[in-house]
Amino acid sequence: MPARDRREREYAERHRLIIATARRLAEADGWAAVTTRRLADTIEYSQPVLYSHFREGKDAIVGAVALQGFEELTAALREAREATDRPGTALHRAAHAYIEFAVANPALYDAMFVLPTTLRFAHPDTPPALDAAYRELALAVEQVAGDADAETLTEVVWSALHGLVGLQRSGRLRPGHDTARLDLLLDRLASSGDG
Amino acid sequence: MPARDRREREYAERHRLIIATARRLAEADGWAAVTTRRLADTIEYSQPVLYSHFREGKDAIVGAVALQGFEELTAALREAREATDRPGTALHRAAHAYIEFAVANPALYDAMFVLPTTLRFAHPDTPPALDAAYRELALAVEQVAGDADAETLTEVVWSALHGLVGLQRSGRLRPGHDTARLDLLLDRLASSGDG
DNA sequence: CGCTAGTTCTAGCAACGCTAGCAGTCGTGT
DNA sequence: ACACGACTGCTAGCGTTGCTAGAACTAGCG
Repeated sequence: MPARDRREREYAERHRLIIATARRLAEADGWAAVTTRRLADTIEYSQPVLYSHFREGKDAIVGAVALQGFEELTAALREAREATDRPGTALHRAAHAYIEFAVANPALYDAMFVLPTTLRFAHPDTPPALDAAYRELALAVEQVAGDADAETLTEVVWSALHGLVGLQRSGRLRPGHDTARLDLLLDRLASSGDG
Repeated sequence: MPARDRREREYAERHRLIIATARRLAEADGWAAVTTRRLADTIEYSQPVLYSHFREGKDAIVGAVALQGFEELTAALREAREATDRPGTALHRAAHAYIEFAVANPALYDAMFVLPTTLRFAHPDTPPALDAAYRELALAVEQVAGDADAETLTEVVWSALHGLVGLQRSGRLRPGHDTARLDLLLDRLASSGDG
């Protein structure tokens, strides 16, 4: 059935187009400017087409973009890990990679962590990409866990990085001190003694 | 002019009523359920009245609620500081007070840190309440700064707490480990050596 | 008592997410 | 080869959103 194959290809292609366009519009003008009408216009289809791809509506589109974000974040963290030469610098590299990712893709980061999406965490049908990024970070954290629980520390590190990104981006922290904050954070989080 | 005095009193009273009602509705059903129509209905006035009080519209109302939140957060942190008996526990108490405040007032916290408001940070007309909360936290952080820059460390602590709140509330962290995470965070942030 | 100034309401706009139902197209069975 | 049936994408419209213009009403003053 070559005809159906072609249609399926076209459908999949349009699916990617919707996600890519939503992301591009969001990155250009913010998520508030990504309306279903504008998105439909940009891909040169009518609004209802979006709902044939994403039955749950706009939130599902945001979720699809977020999923892409988790995959890219995972890749960025993995790259940072593989580029680690000296032992003990893994967390440092991972943390910088995380912050750089968030700064370079603000709308993508919003889709992943701020906006309401249909993505479910800690759920049977949780996409693996969501856990993958976490596990990459965990690999870097393990090296500095000491006698602390590695999983708890990973969550702490993740939270701290997430908080830095959030406050930094909303202008609630002094500009120009980004690396100073990150380095201080890492210095303290990597130390297991009380000295 | 007793008539004008009365009118001014009534205006101020209604101003407070709008803010209190917006906050109550948000805390009950979330900010998405706080529409200008519902808010106007609840205070038993028409929609345009809201705009005579908040010319900049709904975001300004959210901002007014957020301002109240900063005042209350400042009070909570001050209370925690004044209740500190043993030296060295100030940060611990402050951090717990911060988290408890965020958990107890989720909608208020959203108004302060998540939702778009008309509040300006690091601006000439920044309301003092925004800095006050920060300074209260700084007082607790100072004690554990060691040779690190106290201001940078305060921002780091604030970010970490904010990140914990954010990820925790969106269900991205394991439930039931809240205090374990906070204690581990504080343990590490309060240690200035590299042990 | 009538004028004026200020206040509040009714009514409506544009834009939002979303959907019902109609055309048009394409593949299939006879 | 042709008519049927399923499917795809569109037009049009619903209910709701934040916000506003202009009418209607109220209250104070001469």
